[in-house]
Amino acid sequence: MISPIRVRFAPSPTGSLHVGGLRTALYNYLFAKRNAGTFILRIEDTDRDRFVSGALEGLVRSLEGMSVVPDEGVFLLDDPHASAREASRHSETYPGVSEVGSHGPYIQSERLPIYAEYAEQLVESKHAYRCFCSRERLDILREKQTVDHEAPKYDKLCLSLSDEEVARRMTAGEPSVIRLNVPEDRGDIVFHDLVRGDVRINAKNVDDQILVKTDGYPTYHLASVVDDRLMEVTHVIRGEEWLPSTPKHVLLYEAFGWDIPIFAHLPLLLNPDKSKLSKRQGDVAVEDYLAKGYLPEALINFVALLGWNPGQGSTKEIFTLSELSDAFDFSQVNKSGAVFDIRKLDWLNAQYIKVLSVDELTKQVKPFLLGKDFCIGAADERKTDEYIRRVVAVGQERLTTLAGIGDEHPFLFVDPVIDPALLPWKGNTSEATREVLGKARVLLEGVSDADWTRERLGEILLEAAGEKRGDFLWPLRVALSGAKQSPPPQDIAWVIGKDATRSRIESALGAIG
RNA sequence: GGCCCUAUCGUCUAGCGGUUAGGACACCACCCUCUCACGGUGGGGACAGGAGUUCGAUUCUCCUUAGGGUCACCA
Repeated sequence: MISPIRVRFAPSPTGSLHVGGLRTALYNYLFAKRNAGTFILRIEDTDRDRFVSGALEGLVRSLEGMSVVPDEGVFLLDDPHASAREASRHSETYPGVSEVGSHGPYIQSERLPIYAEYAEQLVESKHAYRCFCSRERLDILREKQTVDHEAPKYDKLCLSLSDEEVARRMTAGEPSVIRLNVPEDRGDIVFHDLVRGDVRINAKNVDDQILVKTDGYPTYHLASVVDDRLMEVTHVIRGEEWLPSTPKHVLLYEAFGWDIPIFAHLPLLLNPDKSKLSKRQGDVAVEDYLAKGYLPEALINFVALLGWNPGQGSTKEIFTLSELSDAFDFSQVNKSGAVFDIRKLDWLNAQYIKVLSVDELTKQVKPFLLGKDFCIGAADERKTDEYIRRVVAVGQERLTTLAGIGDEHPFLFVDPVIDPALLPWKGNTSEATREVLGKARVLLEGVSDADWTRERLGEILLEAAGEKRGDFLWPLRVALSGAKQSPPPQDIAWVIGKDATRSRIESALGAIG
């Protein structure tokens, strides 16, 4: 009987959710779903110096917004998913969150006594030891090792301290840390990785990692190993940057006499220059992409494909979350890093926007419009929705992001400035242009309210244009949009209405002079 | 620098000894068309290099090279 699969995403609340973090969370989630396992959200806040107020709540909210919802662990207090699972405990230090599950607390700063107990156990069994070395000595040591082209690591000086000496200095109040005692004759440490196969590192290259800091807080290494054990985590799925410290974790499991979980180190997400994805060139926070008008579904889809593919010769590119969890498998996870190419995200986002209903897109796009200077917010709600609905109907197929609806079609909201030089079609004279616009003005003036629909306006204008469509449609389109590129004139006229259409044509006529 | 990981079109990737090396994004051309976008059709574009193993290597092994990660009382 194989024990049920349990995985966790364990972010540090030091900022907003990074797209790399999103991908790690997603793969954990997908793996859990695929295998009827449990996805845990744990918070690793053992560094008091890096605490950022509100970051934890933001992190959890971002995950929620992406529909990557945990089965167990930390939830937002107002999250319906949590109440559905009967949230049991409120955090004292984080008033905005609660917890679900029987393996808590799920916030490491609330588990301090647990780590202290296990650290002490390690010291007693000689797998760890007290170290009183000052940072100055450590710096000097490291500097010398660097100059000598040696691997920078602790020289085990304090390992030789007698128990009495340690006790004396402890009671004297001297600050100390607890270090892992890496056995020098241990030889190769080998562990299996679902993505990379067997990974082998010699113990002599492993440093005596600090397990407990001067302030009594555990470091990541101790805390995550203890928690993964206590929370019965079966698979540790995390970023490749953790690969070099995995031997330390293996040593810890061995020291405690615990079974070692299965590891899966995910390939890194990269900048265009192939370095680890970072803020500098482009956005890295999930909320930044949301703010720009990328849909959560598109972002999930995109990020899932960075390092994983459906295999079996499949050419499928568009995946819903549940399709992903049906198809996900580590045998199709890549080993090499993947460049985050925003252009493919753009394409995916456009695909998702294209299949949205007009009603749904209207709803989604509204917040992006209301943030603009456009004059649409003041009108009464029903009328505004109706207007946006028309804008959306016309703009949907050429949209890349939700924010683009306003940015790329300002003329659907405000009167454009007309450049008279743009008005004539292919070398036509101003006279001819004036004549065409005059004709259009009369024609449109005669269109009844009942006929002022997208379809009818199209029919009417096309009929009026006759054979030489460009002669007629181009000047009219420019008069209505002020732009070289825009939706067809009948669409713009339909959106802005008869009055605005009339006044824009008159402005254009005036601009010709 | 030590250690570790990685290596197929510009990018994401399929491939799991024998393929005209496939798809997607991007790019280019043409079609559609008043413009742009959408859509359609077509095109250019890759196995880093060198040794092996093998009848046969993109695929297996080793070396080189290149890129990346990591060496904190951060995670």
